[in-house]
Amino acid sequence: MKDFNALNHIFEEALLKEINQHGTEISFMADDIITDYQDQIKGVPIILDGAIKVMREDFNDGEMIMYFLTKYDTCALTLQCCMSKAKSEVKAVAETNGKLIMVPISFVQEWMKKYETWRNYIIKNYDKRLKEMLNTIDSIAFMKLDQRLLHYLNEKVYVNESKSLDITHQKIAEDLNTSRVVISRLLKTLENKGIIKQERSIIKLM
DNA sequence: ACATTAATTGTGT
DNA sequence: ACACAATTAATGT
Repeated sequence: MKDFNALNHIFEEALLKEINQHGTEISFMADDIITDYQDQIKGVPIILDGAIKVMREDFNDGEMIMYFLTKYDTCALTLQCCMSKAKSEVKAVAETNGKLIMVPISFVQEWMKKYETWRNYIIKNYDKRLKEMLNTIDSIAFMKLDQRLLHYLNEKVYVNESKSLDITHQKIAEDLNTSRVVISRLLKTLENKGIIKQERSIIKLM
């Protein structure tokens, strides 16, 4: 059997066996597009390693980050799409290199009936995603951009497991759907406050 | 090693 | 938001 170590604690034997049998292990590299808008959903991913950024596209041209998926997460929206056989409403881009298991839709539904641990896993993930969404909504609706930026940076530190972020002001602006100049200015003030340090294409959280 | 270009960041209006 | 200056990295000769 493959190395699903940590999954052993979550799922029972029989289910692990089925995952092993029917799931496809897929490796991805940073910046790979995992799922694009309008893509037909083929299965539900379980992240084994690395992180994935889930984005939402706006009516005109803006894109914005919704949340990150990390180890042992699955994507609630994908589930939702599966059930209704809909096309993807979001774009998923690899944040880091990593691995995931893709489980075909048919099994996802079957396992809901067969395995208690699977149901729990799915429900817990729904819960987690919803909470993150609320956070994100709060940060858009109520927080000033500087707080939102900090929130973003902290999330990024968490999913990359590094205090040193390799990213340009432009990329950040795209993720937050704002302009580069604004980000540059905010980062400058954060730097002056000693919250971060900057080098070219690098931001270090203190 | 040097010049040229492109990419990234800083600042003023 | 826009324009431009300043700085740094990448590439070719």
